[in-house]
Amino acid sequence: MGKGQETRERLLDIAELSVLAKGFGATSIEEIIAEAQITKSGFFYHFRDKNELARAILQRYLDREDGLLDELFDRARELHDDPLHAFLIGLKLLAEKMADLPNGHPGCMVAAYCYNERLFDPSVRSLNRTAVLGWRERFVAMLEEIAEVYPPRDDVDLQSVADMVSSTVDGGIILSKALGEPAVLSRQILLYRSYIKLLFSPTVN
Amino acid sequence: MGKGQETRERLLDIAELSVLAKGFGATSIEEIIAEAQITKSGFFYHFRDKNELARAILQRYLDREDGLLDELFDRARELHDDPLHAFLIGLKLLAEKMADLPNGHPGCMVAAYCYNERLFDPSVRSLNRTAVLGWRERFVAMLEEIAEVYPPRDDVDLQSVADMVSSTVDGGIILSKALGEPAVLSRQILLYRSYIKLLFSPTVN
DNA sequence: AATTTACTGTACTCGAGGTCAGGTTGGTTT
DNA sequence: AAACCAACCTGACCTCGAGTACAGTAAATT
Repeated sequence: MGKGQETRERLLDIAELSVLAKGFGATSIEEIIAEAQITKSGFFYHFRDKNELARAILQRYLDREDGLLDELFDRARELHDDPLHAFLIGLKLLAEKMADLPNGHPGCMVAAYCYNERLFDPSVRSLNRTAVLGWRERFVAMLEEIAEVYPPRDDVDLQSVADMVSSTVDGGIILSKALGEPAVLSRQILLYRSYIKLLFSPTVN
Repeated sequence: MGKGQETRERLLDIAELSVLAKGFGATSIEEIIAEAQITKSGFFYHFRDKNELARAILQRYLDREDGLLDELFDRARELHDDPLHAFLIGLKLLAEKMADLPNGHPGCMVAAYCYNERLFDPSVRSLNRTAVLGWRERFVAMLEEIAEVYPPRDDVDLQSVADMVSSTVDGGIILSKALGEPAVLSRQILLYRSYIKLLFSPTVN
């Protein structure tokens, strides 16, 4: 990574945390450059304007998140061949990952952007939307594979059950943040896991 | 309601929508007073500073929300005597209420404030926390009553199951907003309902 | 008549996003 | 070795709107 890339990443790191803590509108370039020890012109060398910063933050966040999900659910699939059990293992791994964050989850960028919607140009909004659709697709595929083997015990729409992963994580993050109890997030994920178990298990003990 | 109260409410209405759409930091007093057709000094007659506006918005939001929940779950209890069925009816009513919003849910103020945390003084943050604890208490009471009659079919922590109501709503709102699909929210609530059904129903068909 | 309520008008400061012209560094060509 | 050039910045500057202060005032209430 060249020196330029390094600076750019540093700016993104600082901006990302600020956006999650105060919102995009309240995140000032002034404050970013102060922390990054760079001048304003240096900043504008890396990002044409604030909206380009927004896009870069979100893009990087989404790439990392996708990478994490790939890693966890690929690993889960290695650990168990059955689609249901693999999914349950993946959720457990996810819950553990979330529980391991020392200061709690810093926040979901998708959620932060939803509550700053009006500040962004259409390209950013569409990026956000596409990301959530991607997660929907990812989990719907897993659920369909499960449903083929284990018929669901309630009449549910698998697409919504897939959305429920994102919903649970985003909702859990908010509760964790609001309560100041980081553990809440992983507990919510485990409850989703409990639902999946009840929904697909052929015999419930 | 006197003329002063009316103006105050109008200011809160405008500010509330803006906060949900752009975040508190990006919500400018200038823009609020332009829409409210009042001068800046008029605004500061009603609110000492921006933080007092924040507190007033949140307080009013929480009061309304509590009122809504009271209404729905009291009504549900009127419709059915059994605690489980009453809860399921309440959730159905909630899902219907959320589905009835013409332009989708405008957003949860608690969530918006979480992603603007650093902008508020401790009193506002504590107000937010207390609200979520209140919801936890409300639903934990219902769940305990249910669990006495219907032993849960999975080993879960009722407090977390109670939190899951808030988590589901907040998560659902985010997905709805991100996707531009208002229907997603009520579907998520119905999935939570499905979980409750599976978790407590003595015989699952 | 006095007081309170509900504002208006004016003025001030500061930080915000953004521009532009220039400068330094390290590598590449001639 | 000199010349060049692209990457990576710095410094000075500009404009605008934001939050705030405060003195004044018209109308309603007491």
